[in-house]
Amino acid sequence: MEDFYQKCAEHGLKITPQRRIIYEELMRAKDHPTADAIYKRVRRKLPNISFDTVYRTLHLFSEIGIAKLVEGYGEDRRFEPNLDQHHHFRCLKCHAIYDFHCDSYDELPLPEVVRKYGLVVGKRVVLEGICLKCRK
Amino acid sequence: MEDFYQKCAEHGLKITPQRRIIYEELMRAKDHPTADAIYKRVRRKLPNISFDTVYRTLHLFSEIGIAKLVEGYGEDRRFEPNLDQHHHFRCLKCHAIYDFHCDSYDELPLPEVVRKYGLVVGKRVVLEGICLKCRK
DNA sequence: TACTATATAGTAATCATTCCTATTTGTCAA
DNA sequence: TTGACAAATAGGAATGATTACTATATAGTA
Repeated sequence: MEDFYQKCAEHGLKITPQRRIIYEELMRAKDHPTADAIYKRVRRKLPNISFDTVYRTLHLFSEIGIAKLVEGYGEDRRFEPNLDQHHHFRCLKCHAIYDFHCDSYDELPLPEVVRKYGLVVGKRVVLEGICLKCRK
Repeated sequence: MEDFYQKCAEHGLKITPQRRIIYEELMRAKDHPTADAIYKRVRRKLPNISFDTVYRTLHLFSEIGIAKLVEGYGEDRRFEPNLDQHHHFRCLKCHAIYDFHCDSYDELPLPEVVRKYGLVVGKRVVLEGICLKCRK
């Protein structure tokens, strides 16, 4: 919650109940939710909130660096609150995403060849497969 | 082109001019094109082709394994013809994607922890940053 | 407390994606 | 080679996520 107040101040953003509650709800989430999923959860506390506010606010959060947009294959956009360096296992069948940590992945050296493309600011290993539930 | 005929046969799919030309156009592409981009290129040869056919066909190709859907952040879906093991550098500004090869990335061992999530069938390192063009 | 720029609610517009149906075509067997 | 049929296509319509718009409300500040 400190991050939230600090980043908002940094970017000159007002603290509104909507933003506070959307932030809380995203932080609580463990399922890489879509804007619509967060909207449904937030409405329990703010029944009059509009979808547009939730949608804009999540994207705003990802712009100021208190949330992240998760890579996907063109399904609905998903967000995650986890800003730590971590990696993803994605189920090709049910589209579930599981976070995992792996020190050796974190420390991967950048190959020489990427220098000619640009400056790297982020790195993630994405493993794809079939999750245990879907294997049955 | 051999792959195309073989995979179609394997899956009981008919060879149509549309499919052949969409396949050729995708193979030629070096820019991870969207369905719409391929549609525009294919129309030069088949002016009456419908967008739906291009769209469906590209997804079909990715299902039978002669094309791949590229991971993204919710922009339009993009396809690539490159089936070799490779990795991506993505520009956060202009959304360009560059392929690169890296043996040490290819050989990354799977961490013990992913066993509890499922069976891994694919692996990719995604580097994000700002490409040279956008740095100016 | 009053002011002002910012944010929100509610709704409308946009655009990629998907679905539907009549027609056409590739494939295979006679 | 021809005929029959399942599969594929064109064209357009429906869907659904995303984005834009505007009048009203509110947070932050003097």
